[in-house]
Amino acid sequence: MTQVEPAAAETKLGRKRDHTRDPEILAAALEVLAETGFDGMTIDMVAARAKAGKATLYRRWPSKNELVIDAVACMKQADLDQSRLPDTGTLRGDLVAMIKPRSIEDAVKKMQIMAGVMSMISATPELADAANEALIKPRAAANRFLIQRAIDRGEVTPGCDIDALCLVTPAMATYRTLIERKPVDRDFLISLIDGVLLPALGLRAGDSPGAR
Amino acid sequence: MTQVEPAAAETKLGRKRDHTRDPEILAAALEVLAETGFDGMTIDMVAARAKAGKATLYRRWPSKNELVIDAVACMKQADLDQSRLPDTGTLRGDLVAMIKPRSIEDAVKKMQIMAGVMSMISATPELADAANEALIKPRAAANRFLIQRAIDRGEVTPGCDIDALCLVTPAMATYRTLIERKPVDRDFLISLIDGVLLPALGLRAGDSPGAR
DNA sequence: TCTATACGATACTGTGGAGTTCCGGATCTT
DNA sequence: AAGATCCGGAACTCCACAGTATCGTATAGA
Repeated sequence: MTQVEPAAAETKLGRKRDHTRDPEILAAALEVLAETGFDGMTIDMVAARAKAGKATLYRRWPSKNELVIDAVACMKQADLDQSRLPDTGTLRGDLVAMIKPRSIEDAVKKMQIMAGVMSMISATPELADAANEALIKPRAAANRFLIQRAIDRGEVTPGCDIDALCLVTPAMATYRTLIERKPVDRDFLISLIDGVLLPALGLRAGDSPGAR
Repeated sequence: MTQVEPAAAETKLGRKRDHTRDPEILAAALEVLAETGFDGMTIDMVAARAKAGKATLYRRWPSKNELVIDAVACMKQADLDQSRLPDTGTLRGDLVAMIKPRSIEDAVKKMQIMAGVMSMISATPELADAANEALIKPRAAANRFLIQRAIDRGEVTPGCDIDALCLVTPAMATYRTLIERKPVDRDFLISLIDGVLLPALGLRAGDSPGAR
């Protein structure tokens, strides 16, 4: 259970013992998933990508479905740690500070995975939950935290619908990627912040100017 | 082109001539699509549902993909006619008036189809466009129209980000259906209107009270 | 060095479904 | 009435892929 224990050392050829190859296999599965989608993905692809034998996959997971569910669930990781969120003093500053190239890249890959997994989602509630937990909720939780802090410091008046508002960004980004097939870039995110989120919270984009 | 012209009369057994059976087949395809998704859907299912022969489908569409694209595209219909939108005098009144059981039902089916089509969407841009045009844009256009009218009548200050705001409802509803798997019911829509849309436009839910 | 174990590679099987072909019957045309 | 046309039904082919079984090899332990 503890990840520290060196249960299996690497060997000359890079192979490992026990089920230590699981991470590589799951990572390979996620890559293939993002590239080809669930239906286009074959077990052989995953095995080849992970430089593993197909039999090895079936020794560990009973079916393709289980493998995919596991792979998606394992994305949750230490994703967005609240203690590591920006703290600029203003809500807009915090929200904008969260837009980093690295963050956008991650989000794009997440959305590709979400797209690839969509077909299966309608028939597999477990997967829907796994995807939601791993791909969307972390970001929503971060938004919730930032908004709540803005309320606590008096920047935003309480009583707003946090539950709905913290989902605006993830939901709109999902829609933009999956259906509109447009990039979720910095400009788009800024326009969401300034055009939807902040106005809904009674704030304006510019700090002082009531311009326009 | 004109739908009035009785290009082919019904015969004893309910069969028709030419390609007049297309509508039934497309409708059957949409049903199966909503129920089983693109991957679960087989041509035989569609043929059986439409009481048609599989060969008949292939006489008309070269492949399963083309059939699905066509079916989705044909949903656009006279969906939300601007001249038939509610006009209650207030934006909130209009938005709430658009929530009708019939409308929700439609939206649910649309979302099921969207879910069923998702897997294919990532690999087929044409289908993404068709789905967007038929399932999302009509609603966004209605929202845009209502908001613009509110601006014109002075209820809402111009300069708001209409493009983003009119997509909030469809995007959030899509997310809620596809990933959260929760129902898009009246309460949810109202909370979106009062918790996101109207606040973002500088309006409050209550008509007069500046409470809180 | 010898044995046991886990793995990678590969060949194999089984099956579901896309797409094709054929036929018999019903309708329309003249 | 007799061809011509279209359709529904069903049988068929073909293939991709899930899942299995086998074998050679490399590692770990003794």
